[in-house]
Amino acid sequence: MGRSPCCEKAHTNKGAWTKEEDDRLIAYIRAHGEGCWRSLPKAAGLLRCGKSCRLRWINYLRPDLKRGNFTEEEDELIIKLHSLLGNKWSLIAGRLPGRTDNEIKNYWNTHIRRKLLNRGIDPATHRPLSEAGVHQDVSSTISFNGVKQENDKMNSPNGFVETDEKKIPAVEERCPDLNLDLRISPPPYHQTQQHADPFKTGGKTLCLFCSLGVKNSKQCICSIDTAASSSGNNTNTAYDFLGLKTGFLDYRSLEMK
DNA sequence: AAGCAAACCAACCGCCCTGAT
DNA sequence: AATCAGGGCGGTTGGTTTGCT
Repeated sequence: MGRSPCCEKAHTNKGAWTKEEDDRLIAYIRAHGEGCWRSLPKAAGLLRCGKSCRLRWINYLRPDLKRGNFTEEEDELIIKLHSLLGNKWSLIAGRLPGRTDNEIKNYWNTHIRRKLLNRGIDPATHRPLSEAGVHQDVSSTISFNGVKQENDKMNSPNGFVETDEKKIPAVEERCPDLNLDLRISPPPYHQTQQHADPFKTGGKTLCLFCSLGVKNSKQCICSIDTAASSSGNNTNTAYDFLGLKTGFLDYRSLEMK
């Protein structure tokens, strides 16, 4: 059972957009807003696939787009975010106002990859190239890929790595060569009270807001998380700490130092 | 000036996720 | 629970531009 095509390909234009097509698309979206991409081409009088319209708008025509060269600050931010998120271009783009995922992806592949290679850093792992061949294990970078999470959990069930001396965040351990200013640390009292599970206090799991000491936050989901924990579904990792597993935290709201 | 290669980037493709029914 | 439509995403392609010989 195949999926119906998103449009009638036989009657759609492909390739570069003309000025007239751009104008039609802009005018239609200004009048009717974004959304319903499938029906948009017909309504706007465009012989284009709906997906093509969406892409053109998002990547090129949107008025809030920032055109022009990336700044050095943006470069470094992209590198940091990529080290954390991997090829999650849309997530990275969410941290760079006016930039699109496609733009960042292209920029990464054409500029930053080479920049890192010139620095002797493997762009895939963010480790020195000399180490890249040696440490090709799956935990060398942070990923939200499910398989990798499972490996991560096996290596560090609570998002921490056990050493002879102390417990330290697994994130830091895996990227010793990175100064990840983006990293968010839970308040110290967790580590003193609950070494076994730094995201619980007194057997209760805390959400990000509570763990940051934000009392009575509207966004507090401790009760939800607690229920999940009690059902044997407690997998509090550093990834969960960021709120991405439960989805309660919009990572776009994370503040960079 | 011509030819070629590398770099760049807009656009496409196919898959996945989510919400509605 | 199954199916479908719509939207979103990452990977890839291919046309254009730039730089070098």
